[in-house]
Amino acid sequence: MTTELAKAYDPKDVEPRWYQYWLDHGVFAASDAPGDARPTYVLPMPPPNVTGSLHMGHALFCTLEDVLVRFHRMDGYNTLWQPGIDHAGIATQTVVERILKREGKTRHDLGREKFLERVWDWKAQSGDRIQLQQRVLGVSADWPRSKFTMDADLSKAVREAFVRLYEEGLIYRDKRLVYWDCEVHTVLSNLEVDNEPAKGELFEFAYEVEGGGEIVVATTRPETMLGDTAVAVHPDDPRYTHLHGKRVRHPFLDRTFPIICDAVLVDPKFGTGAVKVTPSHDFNDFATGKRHDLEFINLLTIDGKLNENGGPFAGLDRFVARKAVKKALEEKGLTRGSKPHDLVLPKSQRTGTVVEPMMSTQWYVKMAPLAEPAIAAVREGKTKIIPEEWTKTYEHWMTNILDWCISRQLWWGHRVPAFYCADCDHVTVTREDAPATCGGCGGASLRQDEDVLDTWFSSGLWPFSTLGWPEKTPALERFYPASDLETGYDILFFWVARMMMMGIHFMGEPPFKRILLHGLVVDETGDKMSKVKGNVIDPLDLIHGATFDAVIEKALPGAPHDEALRKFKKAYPSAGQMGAGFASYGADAMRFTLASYSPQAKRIPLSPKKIEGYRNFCNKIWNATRFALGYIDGATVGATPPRATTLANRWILSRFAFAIDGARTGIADFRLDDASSALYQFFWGDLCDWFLELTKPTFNPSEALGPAAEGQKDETRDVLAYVIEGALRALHPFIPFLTEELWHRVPRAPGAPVSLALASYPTPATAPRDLDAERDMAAVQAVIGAARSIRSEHEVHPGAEIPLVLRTDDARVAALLVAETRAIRTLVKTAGAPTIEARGGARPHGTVMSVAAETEVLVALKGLVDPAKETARVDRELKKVEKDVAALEKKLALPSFADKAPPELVAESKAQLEELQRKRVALGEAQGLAAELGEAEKP
RNA sequence: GGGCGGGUAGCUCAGUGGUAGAGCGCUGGUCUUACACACCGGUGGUCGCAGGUUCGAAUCCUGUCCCGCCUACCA
Repeated sequence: MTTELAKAYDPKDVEPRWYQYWLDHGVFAASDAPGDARPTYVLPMPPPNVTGSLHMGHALFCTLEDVLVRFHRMDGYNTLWQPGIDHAGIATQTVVERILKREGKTRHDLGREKFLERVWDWKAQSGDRIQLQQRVLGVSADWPRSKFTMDADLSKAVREAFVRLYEEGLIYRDKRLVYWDCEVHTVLSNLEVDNEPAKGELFEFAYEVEGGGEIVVATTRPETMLGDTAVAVHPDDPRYTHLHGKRVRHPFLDRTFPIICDAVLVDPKFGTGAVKVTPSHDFNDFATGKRHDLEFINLLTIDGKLNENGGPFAGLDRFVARKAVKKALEEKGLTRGSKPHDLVLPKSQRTGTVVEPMMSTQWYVKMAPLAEPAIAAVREGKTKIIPEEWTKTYEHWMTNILDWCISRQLWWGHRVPAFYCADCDHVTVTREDAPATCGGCGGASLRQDEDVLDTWFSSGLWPFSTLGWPEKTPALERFYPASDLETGYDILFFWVARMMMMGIHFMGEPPFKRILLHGLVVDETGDKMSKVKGNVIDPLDLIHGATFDAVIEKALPGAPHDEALRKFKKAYPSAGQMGAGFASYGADAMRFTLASYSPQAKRIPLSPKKIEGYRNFCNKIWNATRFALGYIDGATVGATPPRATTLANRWILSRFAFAIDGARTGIADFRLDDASSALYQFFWGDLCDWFLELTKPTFNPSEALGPAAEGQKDETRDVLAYVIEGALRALHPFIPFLTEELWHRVPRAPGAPVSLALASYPTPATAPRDLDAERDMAAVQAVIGAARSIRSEHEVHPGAEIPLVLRTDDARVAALLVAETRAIRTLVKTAGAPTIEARGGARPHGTVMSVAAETEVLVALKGLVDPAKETARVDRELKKVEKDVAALEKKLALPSFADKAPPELVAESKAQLEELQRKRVALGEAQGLAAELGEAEKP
C-alpha cells in the first residue's frame, strides 16, 4: 500500500474495507481438526432475539466479547466465538401477530400450521438483520457455525433434554396458581413478571353474617369477591371472637362460606383485620385455601373476562367487572368506604399487561436437585463469577429457587413432546415426532400437548446444543466446556443460571470456567434507555453519523420536533455542545469507548462526548503512524526488540513493556477499562507527546550531525518502527479496523500473517522494562516541564527561543542533562544549547527560577518578565512544597511512625523530605529573584 | 419488609492501608512542516456525615443520612 494517508482520519474510508477481507481469509474460524494442538478459547455469544435490531446493549457485549476473542486469537488460542439467534417465543409471536392484525387477521384465522409458516417467512426476511449489523461493529464470530434455537438439530437437543428430565422425574405436570398474561393468553414464569408500584385504592365492603351482623373486608381487586370462599380473621383478635365458626352469605351468588381463623394470612393491625380469601386468584389465599381445605373457584377466562362463575357479571372484562361489582355493592348498601393505597402490580415483562394469578395445569422443572450442583460449582471455584460481588446474588437466588414453569400457551417454539391418550390417562413423553401407540394402554388415538416450551429452556442448552449435543461431535469434544460466558447481569438468572444447571446435568461439568457480567447501558444522566423517555440511541448513528433530527426521529417517533429534541438533549447533556448532530465517529471509537467503562459499574452512562474523545484518539493513532511512515520506510522489524542505546529509545521500549503488561493484565482480569487505558496512555501520553517529539531532532537535526548521531538515527528508526507496529498489534482487539488498515502500511516482521487479526499479541518478551531509563527520562521530563512552565506563565511566544541555564550538584544528573541537551533544547525551544553547570553561580538580573529533579532551572527573560506574575508563580510553587514538607515533617516527628512503619518507608520519607527542603531553599531564592525584578522595574 | 451496590474535581467515573487520579469541562497561550479531532501551560477535591481500629484510612469496622438496583403475598 503506497497511497498517502489523509491528514485527518475518516473511519468511513477505512472501516468498510476490512470486514470482507477478514471473511475472505477465514480469520474468524475455529478449528476442530484433530491435529490442531493449540489450547482453546471458547465464548458462546448470547444469541440476540430474532426480532431484535442492534441496540446499545448489543454494541456493548459485542465489543467486550470481541476484545476477549480477538485477544485470545492473537495470543495463539484456537478460538471459537459461537454466534447464533434466539427464537424468542413471545416476542416473535407478538410481532407476527401484529403484522397479521394489519391484514385484519388473527393467528386463529390461519391455524397453527399456516401461522408457523408465516413466522418462518418473517424470520427468513429479517432474522439475520442483526448479524449483519454486528459485522459493522467488527464482531469476529465464527459465522458459518451460527445457530438458531429453532434449527432442527437444536430442536432435537431440546426434545432430548425434555425427555431425559422427564424420565428422571425432574419434569412434571401440575395444577397450581400461575401468572397469566391475558393478552397473549399464556402462562409466564415468575421471572417474566415485573412488580411495579402503583397508586390504587383499598376498597372496603361488608359480608352479611348468617345469623345476623356483618364483617367488613378490604380489597384492591373488588371483582375477586366473586371467587371468595372464606373470610379470615386472626384467631387472637378479640373483635371477631364472636364470629368464629360462623358463615357469611355471598351478596350476588347463591352460596355461603366460612369465617376461618388464620394467623399466617391475617395481620390484625392492617385494614379491618378481616381478609377475604380468593384461593384461585391470589397466592396467599391459595396457600390459605390449601391449609383450610377451602373451595377453589376459578373466575377468569384465558383472555381475562369473568367466566360463568361470575354469576351476573359473567362475560365482563376484569376491569369492567371491577367497576360493576363496586356499583352493585353500593346498590346493596354494602360498601364501607375506600382509601388511597399504594400497591404493587404484577405486569408482564413483554406485553406490559397486568397479569392475573390463575389456576392452571402446566409443566414444571424441579429446580432444587439441579440448582445444588450449580451452587457447588461456583462455591468450589469451578466456575468463577466476575465481578465477584454477583456471587452472593447468584447463591441467594439459587438457594431460594422455585420450580420452573416451562410450558407456554404459544405456537411459536418447541412443542412439548408429550402425548395424551384418548383411552387412558397415561402421558407418553417421547423423542419421536408422532408415536403410534400409547405407552400405557397401547391405544392408537394420541393427541400431542398443544403447548410449547419457554424460550429459555432451549437457551439453557446453548453451550452444548450448538456444538451438536446429544451427538458426540468433535466440536462438542473440543469446545465444551467454554472458557468464558460474557453477558449482562440482568439475565444472570434467566439464562446463565439455567445454563449452569443444564450444563452440569447433561454434560457432567459446568459449561464455563468464568462468568463475566457487565452493566446496563443507560443515558448520560443514568436513566434507562426507553422509547417513552426518548433517550434511545442507535449505535449505528454514532458509527455512521446522524443529524439530531434523524436521531430524535428514531428516539421519539411521531413526537413534536422541539419536544423530542429537548428530551434528547436533556438525556445527553454533552450532545448540547455537538452542533447539529453526531459525526461519523466510527465503530473503532465506539468500541474503545464501551471498553473504557469499568465492568463493575451497574450502569454505563453513554456519553457522546466520550465517543468523540476516542474518535480523536483514533485520529491520533492515524497521524502518529502517518508521521512515522515518513521515517521508518525500510526499517527492520523483528520478533525481538531492536538495539536501543539512547535514553529515548530505551525509555519508549520500557514504557511499551509497561503498557503491554497493563493490557494483558486488564484483559485477563476482565478489566478492559484498565487495559484500554494502559494502551491509551502509552500511545498518547508516552509515544506521541514525548517519543515522537524526541525523534524529531534526530530525524531532522537543525545542524549537521556527527557519525555517532547518524547511528542513533538508524537505531531510532528501528525502534520507532518496532514500537508503532507493536502498538498496532496491542490495540487491535479494541480498534480492529484502523489498526488493520495501518498495519498493512508499516514495516512488519518477516513471515507476518495476512491479517493483523492473526498476528501475535505482544508478550512480555516484546520489550524490556528499563527502570533506569524511566527514572532518567522522568528527570529530563521534569526539567523540560519546569522550563515550559516558566515560558507559558510569562507568555513567551511559543515560537520564541529562550536562554536556559540548568544548575545541579548531582554529577549523575548533570551528565544526564548534558547527554540530553538536544532533547531539552528542542522541547523547551532554547536559544542555543542550554548551559549546564554547578549550583551557586551568580544570577543575572531578569532571571527567573524553578526547581525540578534536584536541578535549578533558570531562564533569563531580559525584562520580558512581569514581576507580579513571577512572584505569584513562585509563591504558588513554594506553597505546594511547604504543604508537603509540613505533612512529611509531621509524620516523621511521630516516634510511633519511626517505630512501627516499615523501615523502607521511613527512609523514603526522609529522603523525600530532604529533597523537598532543598527545593524549598531554592524556591526561597527564586522568590528573592522575583523581588529583585520588581525593584529593577522601578527607575 | 429483605438483599445488594453506590455517594471521590463543575460532569462522568477509576482508585481495597502509606502525602488524591483520568477523560471531558473551565481557563491562558499557540494554526511550532503527524495531528486545531491538535500542541504547551494553568485552575479545580477537608474522598456524604459522625465515631472507631491503626504509626498511618478515600481504602478496614460501627453508626447515620441520601441515591440506585434486585427481591417480597400486607388484603
